[in-house]
Amino acid sequence: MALSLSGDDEEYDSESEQQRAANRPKPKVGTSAAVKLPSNRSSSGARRRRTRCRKCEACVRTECGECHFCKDMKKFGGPGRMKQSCIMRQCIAPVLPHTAVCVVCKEAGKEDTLEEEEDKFNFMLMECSICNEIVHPNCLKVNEASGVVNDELPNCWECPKCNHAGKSGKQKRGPGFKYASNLPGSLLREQKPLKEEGDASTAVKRRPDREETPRYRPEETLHRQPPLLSPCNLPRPRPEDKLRKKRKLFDDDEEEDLGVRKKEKSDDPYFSKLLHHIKTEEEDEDAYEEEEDEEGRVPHFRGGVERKGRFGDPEEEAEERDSRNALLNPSVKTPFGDSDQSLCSSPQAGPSSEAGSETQEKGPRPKARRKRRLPNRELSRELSKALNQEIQKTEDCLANENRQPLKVEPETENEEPKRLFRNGSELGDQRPHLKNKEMNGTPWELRHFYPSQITPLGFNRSTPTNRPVPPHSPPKCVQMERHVIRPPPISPPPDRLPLKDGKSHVIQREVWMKIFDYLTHQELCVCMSVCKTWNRWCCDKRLWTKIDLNRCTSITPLMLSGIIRRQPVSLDLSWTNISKKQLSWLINRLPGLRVLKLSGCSWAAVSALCTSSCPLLRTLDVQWVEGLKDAQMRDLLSPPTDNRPGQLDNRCKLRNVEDLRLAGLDITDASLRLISRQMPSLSMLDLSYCNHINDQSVNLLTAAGTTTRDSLTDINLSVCNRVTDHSLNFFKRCGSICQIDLRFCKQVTRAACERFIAEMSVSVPFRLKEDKLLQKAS
DNA sequence: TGTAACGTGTTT
DNA sequence: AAACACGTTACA
Repeated sequence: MALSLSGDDEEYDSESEQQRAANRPKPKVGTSAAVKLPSNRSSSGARRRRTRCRKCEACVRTECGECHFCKDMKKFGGPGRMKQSCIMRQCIAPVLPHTAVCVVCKEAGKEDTLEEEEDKFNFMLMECSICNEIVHPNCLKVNEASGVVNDELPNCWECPKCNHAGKSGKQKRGPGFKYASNLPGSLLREQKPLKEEGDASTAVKRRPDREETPRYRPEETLHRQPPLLSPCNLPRPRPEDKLRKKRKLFDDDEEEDLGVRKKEKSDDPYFSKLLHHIKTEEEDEDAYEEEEDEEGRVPHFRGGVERKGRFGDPEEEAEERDSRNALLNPSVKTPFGDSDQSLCSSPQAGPSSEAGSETQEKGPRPKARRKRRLPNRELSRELSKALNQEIQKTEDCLANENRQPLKVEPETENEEPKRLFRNGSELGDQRPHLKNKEMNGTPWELRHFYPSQITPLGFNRSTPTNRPVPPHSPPKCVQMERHVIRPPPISPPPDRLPLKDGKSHVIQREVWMKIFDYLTHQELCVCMSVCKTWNRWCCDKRLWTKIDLNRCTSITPLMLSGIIRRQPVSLDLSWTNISKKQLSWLINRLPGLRVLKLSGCSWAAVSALCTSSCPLLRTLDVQWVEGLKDAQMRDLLSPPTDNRPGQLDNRCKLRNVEDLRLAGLDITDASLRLISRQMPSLSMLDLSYCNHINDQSVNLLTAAGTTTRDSLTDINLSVCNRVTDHSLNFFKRCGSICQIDLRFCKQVTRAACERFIAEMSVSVPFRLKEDKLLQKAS
């Protein structure tokens, strides 16, 4: 009997049966669920349940009160039948109960008493996912056999006995994965591992990856047309007509370019040279694979020969490339789990939908290895499909009533999101921009397209373009996807790069970091695949303060988790099809986010801000958000209405916003009133292209008693045709105003601007930087 | 002893 | 396959 927890199998079983008979309120046909033995009972142990780690982000969160399971809870007025944890509180690293003991020595885990990583591992409790035995690896003493650590679940492995016997079991994972695959609302569908395993035609050891970058086909849809910018950088009114255009978003060339592949990397003489002295072999192989492995929770050691073989197959390679586009996506890359990470019980679960079981290869290592997953073409495709479907469902379910109906073409066979870009050329060769980290501070696997970033007007305005349409499917209420991330390594990265000969590289980490700082995110991605040390170094959030997914056609769960792991200060999701759930999920996990750009997103998505708190947010860009009008602004700016635990803050959720970009919105003075009341720190306000904005609006913003009167430094009213010369008089009240953009305001005259300058010259010198663009001369 | 919720069987 | 259901574990 392998059970190492308190309790006994037989007792457990009989007691279960008895209790079931006694307790079950509604007898059902057949055996009762929880009482029945696990199906893998043939193995030596009965798996006992794990319990919350109580430390992970999910565990410390309060119940959302909104999810399916919360609604079931009695405390939220539900019947309490489902007895499931809140979706938002699914532990990402469930631990063995603390009553667990080693089946051999009957003692608990002793890793806390040990210093060395190896000792820690040998004396920590490990639960075999096959036989369910919980042992100290040191107590097993099965020589010549290696256990395979399951990186997804703390203290979980395939013990050497099972491993050696070639048994395969269910792939365990934390509950964080449970709903990633098989619960309502899942974005991630569990695949069929055994079937796949049976597919001898492909590398049977591959574990399907959770997803891949969707392959886009020529797709078309309708989009609202935001204003275009003419070649001379002058704004012109947004065409009202709908434009249809086909565009193959991922043509092969593009895809080719987008893929930063290991193969290319390893063939790169530069890297070969660079890495010559860097420790390679197993460690680097792991790092390399892990990195490819994306979340790499259960990386499977693979030899280079096999990998080469796989790459040798052109078709396979093409598919793999797709997967790798996602896998290599630095935003989703896992800092390589060093022993400290893999062996400790820190949360490691990540977004997953990978199939359950896999066989594993025998490697040279005597001790526990990590399993490696490789993308599986079919599964990836299926998964991609499932993902998109679920995103659609989520979107549909959560879409605000205000959402404008968007015409969507019939789904392709893959039901991938329909997107249209107005102008193919706009999406053309953007790669030259890649050198600019500021503008392109995004791994280019993340960005399928580079925005033109023309900013003819105002500060930092993103270029309006077509809105990617969220995938659409019949409305169906679903829950929040269970997309769990693995946090960055807990232990600090090594200070120096370990070399083959056991020594350390002469250059210190911080020096490397300075070098890395010069690299684009794309280049960082490449570096991350070099070795596990670089992988961790390059994941340093200092290198990822800005993540730009502007116009990224598909925000995938992998990207989301990658974003979380890098904890950017600035996140640009403009013109993406991000869903409300995704955005909500993100915001709740980016407590340090200061800049959030959502221009061109749907209100359905942006409404996530209504229920999520981002107290540090300083810049909010919601330009051209479809459906964002006064009512929505009110929702956005009003304090939380619920009084759920942890939601006791009655202040405006966006109270600290200093830079608010509202260009192209149909908002009126009602919104401005709210803004002037709720955003005391508002310094920069972009109201360009807001056709309802008029002199009275300016009056409101600059009225006595408003905070905006003194806080406003920059205001953009360009292309606000109702604004007249009279507004300039109002601006005279503003104590801090530095820039007033009235360009292309038909009713504003140059003469009035000059008059303003003349009158202000006594106190604050202004100048006309451009026609009707007033700027404080300093 | 009470509450939360894991894990799996049943139902839809 | 997803959703529902619930016995029983884990723990305060």
